Amino acid sequence: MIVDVVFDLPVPHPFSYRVPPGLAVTPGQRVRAPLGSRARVGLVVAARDGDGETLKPLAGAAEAGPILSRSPLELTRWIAGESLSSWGSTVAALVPPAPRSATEAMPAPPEWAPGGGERPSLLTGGDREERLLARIAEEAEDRGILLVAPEIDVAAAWAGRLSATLKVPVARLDSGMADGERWSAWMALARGAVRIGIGTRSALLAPAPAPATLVLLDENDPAHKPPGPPRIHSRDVLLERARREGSRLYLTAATPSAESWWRADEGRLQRLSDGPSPWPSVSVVDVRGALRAHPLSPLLRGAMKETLAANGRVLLLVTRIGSAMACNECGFLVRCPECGIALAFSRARRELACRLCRRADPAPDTCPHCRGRQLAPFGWGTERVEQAVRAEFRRYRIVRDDAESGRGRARAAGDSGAQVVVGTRAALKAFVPRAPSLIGFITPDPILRLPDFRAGERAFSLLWAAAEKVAGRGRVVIQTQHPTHYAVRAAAEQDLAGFYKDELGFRSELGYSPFRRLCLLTIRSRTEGAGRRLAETLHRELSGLGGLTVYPPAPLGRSPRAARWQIVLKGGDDLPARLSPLLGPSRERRGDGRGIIEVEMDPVDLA
DNA sequence: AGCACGCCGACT
DNA sequence: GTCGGCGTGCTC
Repeated sequence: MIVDVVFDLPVPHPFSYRVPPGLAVTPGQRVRAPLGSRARVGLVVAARDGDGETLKPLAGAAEAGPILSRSPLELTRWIAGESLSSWGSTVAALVPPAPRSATEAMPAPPEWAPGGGERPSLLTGGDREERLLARIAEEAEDRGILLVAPEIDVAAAWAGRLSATLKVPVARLDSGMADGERWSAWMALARGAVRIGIGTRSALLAPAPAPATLVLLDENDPAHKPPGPPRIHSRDVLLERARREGSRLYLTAATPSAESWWRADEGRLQRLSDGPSPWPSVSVVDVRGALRAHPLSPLLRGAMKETLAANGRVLLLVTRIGSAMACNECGFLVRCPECGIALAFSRARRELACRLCRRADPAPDTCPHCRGRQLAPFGWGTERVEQAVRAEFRRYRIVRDDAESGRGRARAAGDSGAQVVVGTRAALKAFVPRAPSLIGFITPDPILRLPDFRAGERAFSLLWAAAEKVAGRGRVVIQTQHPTHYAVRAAAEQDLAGFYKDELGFRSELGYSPFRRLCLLTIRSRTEGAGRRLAETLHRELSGLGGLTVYPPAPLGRSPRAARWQIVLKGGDDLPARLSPLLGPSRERRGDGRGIIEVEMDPVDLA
């Protein structure tokens, strides 16, 4: 007997081994096998007859039986192909870590029954979570439930909520749990001993007792496509799983992805929304030509005074953590000499740092361009806003809550003693006991100006979330230089459909997702010349494929140790299949222009 | 990804 | 003359 085994390595093919006498393994089972200098854990993907004299023998089984049945194993192959990631790395990311010892008995993983699929649903609206909870409560009577959350915190919160409401055990599968517990939780689901499972990305393939209901929480959250292989959004995995498994699927979102909204328009998703929920008063302040010297417009300042006088809390949202530094005399903006992007100024450390290459230099006193002394922070970062607000609202307790100040401490927003919180996006989620009754956007413009086709969706999502946060109690003030932007207008007017009409019009016109698929190739190479040669060769080969839009290679600037080039590709639904001969598992050895090619299918973040 | 070979600079 | 830099290629 010979088996093919895949490993958590960026290699495109499986490895074959001889199965020693007395060892019984099947596809879907994890094994220990010698590879290179030591034994590693891999997954058997195929078994066939043959003595395999020339092959090395397996070292043993890593588990008593298969962790994946045939159908999810096939799904992992589909995922690998669709994301152009290696099969072994894909599997490794989607099953719990193997246990130390292989002795514990394992239930046979359930096989999926094909067909009988239902149309997946898109759950939106202000009380979507309550409606989801009600459905789960009802369906848990006779269905297995699997929830996938964007982050561990969200998974933990839902686990608590579900077990409190339903009074049944909930299996947690995310990495917030110890490895052994994750494995046991998976097995408890496979055995049917527990009927509700919840986790993050690593729970996507977890067995759910049939018939199953799958749930993707906050389907528009970019965290559903975290770093590392496989480069695919959890939404795409669950849609495919539901189709193959014949299970029910709910996608929830306050502001769905444009992709999901469009699927619903096409009738491939069923919309489960209800009437409009309460909405706050949203003021849009045109700050064109203003706001250079002070972050607060008269309207926002007035709203703050009223709110504070009424004993309410204020959240001022800043959409970037740092400021850049610019010269007030000649207008020079200090940029990274290597990467060309604006350097971020940290007042506390008195230094300028580059986001891309991580270099950090002491902040200069004089303008590098005109030698003038008017070099000053540019743009409103949390530090500058906090300082300006503190000077004006001396009587109140003001705290800053951003990635820097929050590290290692309790989140400031949770501190209900603070009357004004100056924070970034994450602060929105953190308010629990005493929510703000005024949310002021210093300006969401940096998001709207992101060099990313999802900028509008990002901004809309944030503005909408803020409005939901204070709905029925308070108000929102948005200071912007783009007061007529459709994302701003739609959030102010609670016009979900209106936003997607404009957004999908724009996406369609410029050929973006969901109308065309995007792929980002990053070429890294030690030397400038080799990188350019590889990028040019690749560009020529890709252009030769035909039917794709291939943009010319663009230099990305240097990261600390390598020249980087980027090629942007556009194609149809079959883009991964078209690219696979060149970039996928069966790619041929490329002889010229050495370098490393990173493949990012359907990027969620272009910046 | 690790790890082992393999060809060019500064040292006992 | 060697030690060792990491560039290149392989792992069943």
